[in-house]
Amino acid sequence: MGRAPCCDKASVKKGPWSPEEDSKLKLYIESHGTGGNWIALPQKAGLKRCGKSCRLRWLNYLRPNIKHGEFSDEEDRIICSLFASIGSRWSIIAAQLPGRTDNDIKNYWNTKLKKKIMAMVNPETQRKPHPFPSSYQTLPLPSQSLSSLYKDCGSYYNTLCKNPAGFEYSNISSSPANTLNHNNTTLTTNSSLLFHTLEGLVSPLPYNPAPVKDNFLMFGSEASCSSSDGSCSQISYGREIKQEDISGFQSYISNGFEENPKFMLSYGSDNVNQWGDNKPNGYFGETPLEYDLEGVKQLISSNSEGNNDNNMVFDENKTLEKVMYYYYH
DNA sequence: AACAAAAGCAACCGCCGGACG
DNA sequence: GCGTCCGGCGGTTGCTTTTGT
Repeated sequence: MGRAPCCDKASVKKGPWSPEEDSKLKLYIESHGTGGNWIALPQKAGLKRCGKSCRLRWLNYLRPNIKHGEFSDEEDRIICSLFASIGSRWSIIAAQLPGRTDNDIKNYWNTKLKKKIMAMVNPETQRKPHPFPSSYQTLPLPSQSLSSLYKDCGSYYNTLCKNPAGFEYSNISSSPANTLNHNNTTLTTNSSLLFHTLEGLVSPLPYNPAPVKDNFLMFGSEASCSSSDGSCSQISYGREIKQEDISGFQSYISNGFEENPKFMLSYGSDNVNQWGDNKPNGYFGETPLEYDLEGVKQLISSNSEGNNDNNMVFDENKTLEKVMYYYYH
């Protein structure tokens, strides 16, 4: 048996709000407040609406100081940077942009900003050029060759980033996002690196290189993953890890980084909190297993047997939602 | 001018987690 | 400890507007 609905859907009005409804809701909240109970509010305000609908209407449209209209380049930059750091946590991103709502930012990202980034990464997919944030315009376009992506990423590391991991720290003291903070420090990306990160994040391109600090490289799909001790903050996009990820990663390592890398393989459950279960060594998730490159390849091939799409499989459900590779010294 | 396709955006849905009894 | 309620959130839907042919 499912959860009881929050309101009687038959007697509740749906769809766009009329100006009369807006003014009723606004007047009521301005004079009485929300009363800490959105469910009871519509009846008190004389509205035939679901409480959730009232809340959404107020938060996204009626409350004071809501900013509508074009997003500035600076707002673009903040959204991109935070998306690269924390993924689609729109409420946290919205908290960094006064006057903007999570819904606004989400819509903006899905309809415009993502396409801007895509156009930068892969301009041939666009029929016409798009205006980009000015901060991005001088950056060279990354290679379109998938096999060289990691190499490119490595060269970006070497030439454009301030430290080998490609990240720098900046203070965002007002950030309410505790998960992002580490001693009042918030992980932010170098914008040139962001390109590559976002390529993996937002595009259908197969690679998802997501460099994080301390020379970790992570793949996988845990969009919520970020360690509370700041040892790792990751972004990623839900998909399975494919063999080409590993070969790409291998190329990246051999061309842009160090020889004889080692990996730590970890896979977790659907319980996001498990990823926050920090280990004494600073890693998190299930107890990591150590592999060299050959070991990783063997693991892939063994797990690919009987699996037509060559994806790694670790469980009976043929899903690999929470797998990550760590590259470390 | 008419139509179709694409883009934009407000609103809905359903899941999750915290608060509380 | 358990169940229920409610707010918050992210993903998705579907209507409206804009753009292209």
